[in-house]
Amino acid sequence: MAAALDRSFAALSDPTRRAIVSRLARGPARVTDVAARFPISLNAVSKHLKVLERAGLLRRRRAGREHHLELRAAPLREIARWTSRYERFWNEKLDALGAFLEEEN
Amino acid sequence: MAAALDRSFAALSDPTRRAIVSRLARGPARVTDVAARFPISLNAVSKHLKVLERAGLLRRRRAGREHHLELRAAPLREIARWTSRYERFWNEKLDALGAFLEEEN
DNA sequence: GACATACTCAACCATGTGGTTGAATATTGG
DNA sequence: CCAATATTCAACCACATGGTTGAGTATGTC
Repeated sequence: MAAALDRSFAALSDPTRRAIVSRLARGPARVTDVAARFPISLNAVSKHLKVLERAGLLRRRRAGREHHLELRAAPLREIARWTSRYERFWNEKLDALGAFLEEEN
Repeated sequence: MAAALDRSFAALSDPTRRAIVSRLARGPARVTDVAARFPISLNAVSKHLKVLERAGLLRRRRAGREHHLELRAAPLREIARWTSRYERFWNEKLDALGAFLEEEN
């Protein structure tokens, strides 16, 4: 669905959120652990996490008062799939005939 | 530079802009040609084009009163490169394993 | 029970976004 | 020259975003 791509791309358009993804790739973490690396408030990080969660990029598992977060990379796969449709244009050789597979986004 | 990724991801977070990219993959077009496919005003399309241009996703070449637009896919390559860092997490079964392997900090 | 810890919710602010309409600027064609 | 065409610029609107501070809700610890 297109709206899912919308959310994924939007979630990753913020450097803090990409850094959070990078952090979670290293292993699960609590909200406070994630927040420790950034010079912004815990609340701001909490909001970023909500954006990532809504985009399906992380899963939250409550354990008592702690929230354990872990990376969910499936949306990244969808992004890679979308971008790969344009692989033939990556080497800027301007292949005007490379317009064969075109579907709706 | 991170700001370039910011702009690329943000540009692609809108379905109209992704559709414009899709259109330009078929070949160069003028602003009016692009706008013809969308139920929004020409002005709105013009703004979308500016966003894509600023993200480096299209190049504009003026020819008289017409602006010829062509796809510039290099930013897509950067996005693919960024997402590929998480390829190993794409298969959700490997999420836990990948996390375990990087449990170094 | 009392206090600290982990987190979210709510309100606010400044700025950005996606859309509109209306006007301005260039260029082309009769 | 004049009119149509191609496109941007400017102002506006509603809403989203990224940040803040302050309060609220659980949960753990003494």
